[in-house]
Amino acid sequence: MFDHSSAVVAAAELDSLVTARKKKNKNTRKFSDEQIRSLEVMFESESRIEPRKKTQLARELGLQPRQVAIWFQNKRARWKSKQLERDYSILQTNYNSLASMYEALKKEKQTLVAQLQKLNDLMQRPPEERQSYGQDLGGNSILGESDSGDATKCESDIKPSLSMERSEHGLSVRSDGDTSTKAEYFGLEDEPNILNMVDGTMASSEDWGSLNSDDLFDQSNSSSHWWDFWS
DNA sequence: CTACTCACATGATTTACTTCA
DNA sequence: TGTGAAGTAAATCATGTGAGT
Repeated sequence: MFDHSSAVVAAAELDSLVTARKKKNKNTRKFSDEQIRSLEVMFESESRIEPRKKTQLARELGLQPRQVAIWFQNKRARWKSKQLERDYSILQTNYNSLASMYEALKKEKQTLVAQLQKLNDLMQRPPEERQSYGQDLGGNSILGESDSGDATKCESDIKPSLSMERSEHGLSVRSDGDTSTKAEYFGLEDEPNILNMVDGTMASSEDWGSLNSDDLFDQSNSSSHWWDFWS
């Protein structure tokens, strides 16, 4: 059944293997500050040390070339994982920023849709009624007035402050907070289609596709240095 | 102050893979 | 085209060290 003697032998072999390995590692000593400094300086200039420089540096520091090679291997691996953490953090920050921008824009869009709906209603009325409606409003644009409820409490500072202009081409909406005119042409003959432009879907995927993914890493500190590792 | 545990840093090893002569 | 040496990345091990209890 169970062979005790061979089990004991196997355990002993394993034990001696472990002991041998421990002995090997027993010689491991932390490198001196000076050695580390020199290695770091070399690593700054090149993450992969040339064989010639490796031998030279090893001699200067009183180390085996093999130790220098191992130090560079470990350094590359650990630097890379740190860099991954940094990049993850940057991505997370950028994602959060984009998400809040998205929410703010969504709310702004909701406000604009509501305003557009009011304008449509207004345009459906006969001219006389339109005029009196305008007087009822005291000459103030209906645009810019806020809906009740929390929906208009944007976290960002985006405050729709718009005015309406009627021209022979149609209706345009201008943002006062911006010197440029963000005008949209609304064909009045096509009133039923007006809302199609803002039918509840956010930007199309193509719009988002115009985002440059490189920008997500555009944080000055992201040196090109580390990309070398991927090549 | 001492002993203990735990997390972390670091030097070294192993393994699988790639490159090049 | 097959082959062996050399180098590398990735995973892992072994040990030292400092902080907390």
